[in-house]
Amino acid sequence: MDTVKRTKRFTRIDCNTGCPVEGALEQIAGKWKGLVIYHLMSQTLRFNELSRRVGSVTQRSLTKQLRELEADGIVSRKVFAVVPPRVEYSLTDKGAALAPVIRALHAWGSTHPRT
Amino acid sequence: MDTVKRTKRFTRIDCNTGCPVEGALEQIAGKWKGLVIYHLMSQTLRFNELSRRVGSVTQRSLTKQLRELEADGIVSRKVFAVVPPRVEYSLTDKGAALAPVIRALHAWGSTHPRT
DNA sequence: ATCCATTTGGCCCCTATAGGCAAAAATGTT
DNA sequence: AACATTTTTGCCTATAGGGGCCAAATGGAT
Repeated sequence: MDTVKRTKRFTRIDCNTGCPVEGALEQIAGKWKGLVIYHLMSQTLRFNELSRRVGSVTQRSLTKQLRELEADGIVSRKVFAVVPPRVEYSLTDKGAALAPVIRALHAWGSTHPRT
Repeated sequence: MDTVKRTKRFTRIDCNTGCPVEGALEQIAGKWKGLVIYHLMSQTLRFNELSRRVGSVTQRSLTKQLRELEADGIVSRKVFAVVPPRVEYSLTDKGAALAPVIRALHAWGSTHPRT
């Protein structure tokens, strides 16, 4: 039934069950996650700094995206017990490891815009 | 207001307006698109072959995903005027150019599974 | 005549995701 | 006492994406 005859024109990637490509996409496919990760690649940022850079995102939505990224271990959230509150977001090692992905995505996106 | 002081720990990528990274993600972030692109990277496939490989996807949904990929110029659809119908899907040049992205995604996804 | 195989489309529903709006908390400043 | 600052949350609504189910089209096989 699943007797697959694979040609090998591209690097062989095992992707049969629980595909790592799918898993990766699920983690970074939020509407603003790309931008967030990109901005955090250059530097640690506070909530409002991030908000200003990303631009048209609602604080509500940004918070959600950050929570998800945090839950997936991509960004780390450091809270300082001061008033007014100071919360710094940065990439974890796992998040920083996304740099090649973001770069590949960027290279492709630049040369192949959406129509 | 936007006087940003950028450190340069990573390759500089301009991502300020209409980020290419975002654009790229929007095009490949469907639930099954990763798998579809992956499978088409190795070879041209007919609808049912694709369906069997992807596994648990509904024909309905697979059709939708393929239509979107086609609309974005990532896959090409070749129909043969025979009965029963024969439709072959393959990657366009634009789609084939995604290989580095898929590989980066795969590399990251393999070493950094979701929890 | 009937059934099978292959691919797609239509209609409706369900859930996930995003956005709007405003409050809450804590404290130094005026 | 009243206010500004920074971040997060609650509640509600709008929109998008994915899935179920079934029909259509067509010629060869039974």
